[in-house]
Amino acid sequence: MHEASEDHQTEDHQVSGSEGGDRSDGGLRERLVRVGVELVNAEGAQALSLREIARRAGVSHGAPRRYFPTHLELLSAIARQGFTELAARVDAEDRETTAPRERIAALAHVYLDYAGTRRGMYELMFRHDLLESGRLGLRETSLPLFARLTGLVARVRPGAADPAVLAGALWANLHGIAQLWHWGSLRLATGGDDPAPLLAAVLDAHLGPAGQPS
Amino acid sequence: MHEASEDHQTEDHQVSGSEGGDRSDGGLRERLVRVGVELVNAEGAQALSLREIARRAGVSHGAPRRYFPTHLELLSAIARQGFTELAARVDAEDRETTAPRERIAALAHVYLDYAGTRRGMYELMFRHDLLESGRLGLRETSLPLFARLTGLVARVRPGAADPAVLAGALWANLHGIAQLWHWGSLRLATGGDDPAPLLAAVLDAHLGPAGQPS
DNA sequence: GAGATCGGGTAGACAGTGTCTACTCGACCT
DNA sequence: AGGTCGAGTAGACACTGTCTACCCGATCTC
Repeated sequence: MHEASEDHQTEDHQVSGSEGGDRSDGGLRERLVRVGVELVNAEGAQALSLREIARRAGVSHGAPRRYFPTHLELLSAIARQGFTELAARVDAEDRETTAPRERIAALAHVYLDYAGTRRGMYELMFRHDLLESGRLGLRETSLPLFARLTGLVARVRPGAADPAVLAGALWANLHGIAQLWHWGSLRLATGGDDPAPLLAAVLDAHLGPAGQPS
Repeated sequence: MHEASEDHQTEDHQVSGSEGGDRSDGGLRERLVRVGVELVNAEGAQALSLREIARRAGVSHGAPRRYFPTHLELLSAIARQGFTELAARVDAEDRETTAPRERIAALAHVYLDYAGTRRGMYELMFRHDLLESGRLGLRETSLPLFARLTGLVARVRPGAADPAVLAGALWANLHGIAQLWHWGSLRLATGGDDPAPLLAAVLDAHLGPAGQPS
């Protein structure tokens, strides 16, 4: 049984170096979240068991409880990283100089691209039991994104009574496409696995035909 | 409370009567599905553990395995009942005499109403791990519904290049609204919990403003 | 009619999970 | 030196899904 001699938590502990940088609370909390993000991206949302995360972080299964009193809170912290990354992708792609219609299209593309490339994370981010447990404040994380979308919609359709409703409808449509895509039901509509045709139809429907400014 | 004296599996076994009618496979299989449907409607999708279903059906936890080799297959059988009920509701509400636009609106209303009143079942029906395990053939269950929607869309927008894409976009939108509704994010868009305004906007967007035939 | 077969259900084991609790251990403070 | 306390360990508990051996009673066969 000497093969278990090196896989313990002996040597990856240079966090105690304290040589200037890490003024965080020691590191385990962030390490758990980081391991969780890697795990959900690599193996999917169902792989995010509390014990497995602890295992990969090199601590005992009871350790996470110090920082996350329940499994759901750890998952929420991981999902929050997902929202942060999505917001970063949107920020990186959104050019304020282009026309609102194009910005919405780009935003939608980023959104669907995120849902496609970060499948497990996307699934985790919108798990209703995470969003529902209100105190975790996960739902509010998507609020700035929604506000940006609402503003753009208001500029594209200035005569609309309630831009938030239109933006909500568009957002719901994006979600639905991602959903159909994820469970392979896109073939029913488009015959293929590419959400692009659906996305084009959706933008035309909600914002008017392409190339038409108002 | 002497009515609790009969909730065991002692006397409800007249299946052996064999007086003509029931040539089904004995009854436990259907009893499990029935108990599962009741359970998911009463307690939600997360309550559908294999052992709990067996417990409520009055059999040991190993019994379901005779009919459903895995938990997922039992869940699929339960979800199939959901699809059947949804199809029945649609059939009951869909009047072939009315205008296609109104039929689509009615269909969408039935759909969202189902998602609202049968929340747990709706969640179960579209669990991706159920739909993904292809051999169970659950995804195909929604195909006739989708075909009907496609036909109606083709009649409302006869000039469209691909009615299936439009129908897919509309279907995705319904899914998205149900999603937002379920996790309470409708307030972001409409300020309330009623999906009706979003639904109206969605129908206008995909089918053209109301009252406009084509 | 007696004996074998076998479908259908029981019961126990196993590994895995989330949560709770008692404990240990080392750093820090007085 | 002694006490405190944060941080992580380790074991228990009640669950879960799956697998396996068993058992019982009805049916079929000779």
